[in-house]
Amino acid sequence: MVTTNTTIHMQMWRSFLGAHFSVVKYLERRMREQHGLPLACWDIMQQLADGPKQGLRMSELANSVLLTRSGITRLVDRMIEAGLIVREPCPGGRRGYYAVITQKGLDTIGNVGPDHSRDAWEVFLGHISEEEAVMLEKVFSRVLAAEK
Amino acid sequence: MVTTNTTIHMQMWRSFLGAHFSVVKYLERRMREQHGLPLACWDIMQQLADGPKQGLRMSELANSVLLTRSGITRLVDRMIEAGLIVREPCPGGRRGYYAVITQKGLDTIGNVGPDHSRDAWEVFLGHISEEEAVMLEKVFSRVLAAEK
DNA sequence: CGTCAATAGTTGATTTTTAAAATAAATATT
DNA sequence: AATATTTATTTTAAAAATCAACTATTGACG
Repeated sequence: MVTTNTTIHMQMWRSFLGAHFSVVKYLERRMREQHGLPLACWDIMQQLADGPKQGLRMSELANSVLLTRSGITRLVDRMIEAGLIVREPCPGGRRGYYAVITQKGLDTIGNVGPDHSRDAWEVFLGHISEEEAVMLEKVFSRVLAAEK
Repeated sequence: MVTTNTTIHMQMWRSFLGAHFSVVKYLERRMREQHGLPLACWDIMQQLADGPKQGLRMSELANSVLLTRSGITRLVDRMIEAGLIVREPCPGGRRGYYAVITQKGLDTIGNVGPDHSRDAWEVFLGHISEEEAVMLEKVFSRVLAAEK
């Protein structure tokens, strides 16, 4: 690990936080306006829909949404109430549950997805060139791989 | 705005969100463990200490912390209760207030700062080269400049 | 001036999140 | 097999955040 405390790094750190902040704030607002949905629901549904498995554990969800385990329990409760997902017992073991997306959830993704990705493009992705994207991807993956 | 929906961009988007998520989660946890302080307080105090003015408006704070106006009011209340800042009427106009950092707030920054920046370095900055940092800074500034 | 709208911030009621304790099943230990 | 440990999740009680309504100051325009 390099330890020279450069100004460039500090500037970058600030703009990184700032950019993430403003992008997420915008996307959150847009999704709420357009579909009355918090961004966290979108994250969860997208993972459920895209993932290889048909469902995800509560604990797996907690690792990808900025919520505690109990926060996830409640968010999932609300999403179930809204009919977007269901809770299913894990096959092969009575411990733990899968959150599984419903048809209504899939439909919602279909509705929300295009708007959301247009917004993300407009406010973030569209300002980044292909070469830059390649480099950013490399950097962020490296950070993720080193996770604490 | 470019509109070619490349896979690279989508991958980068995911790793960007993932990296930010895991870094912030880590830093939040560390700051709470080490100093019993939420990250938002740190953000606010740092801005107050670094900024050119001696204080910042409530509304200015709301723009830099992911909270609503009333959320800021309450966070500021708590920080005042903790003796980290004070509320002062804006000079030249009875409308609006400045949040101003106290000596105790400055001391707290002095204590928290080194730990926090070591952590940030360990989990994020240390994994990024000087050249990469330059490029990231450029990209994020561009995104910020185009803010909606 | 007097009214109407805009701006700055707070408050009350409700929702969401959290931390910590409780439950409950799988695993290890004796 | 009985007991303790770890793992996965939920529940309860308390803290924090939100929305909508409100107070108060400022500005604009007739």
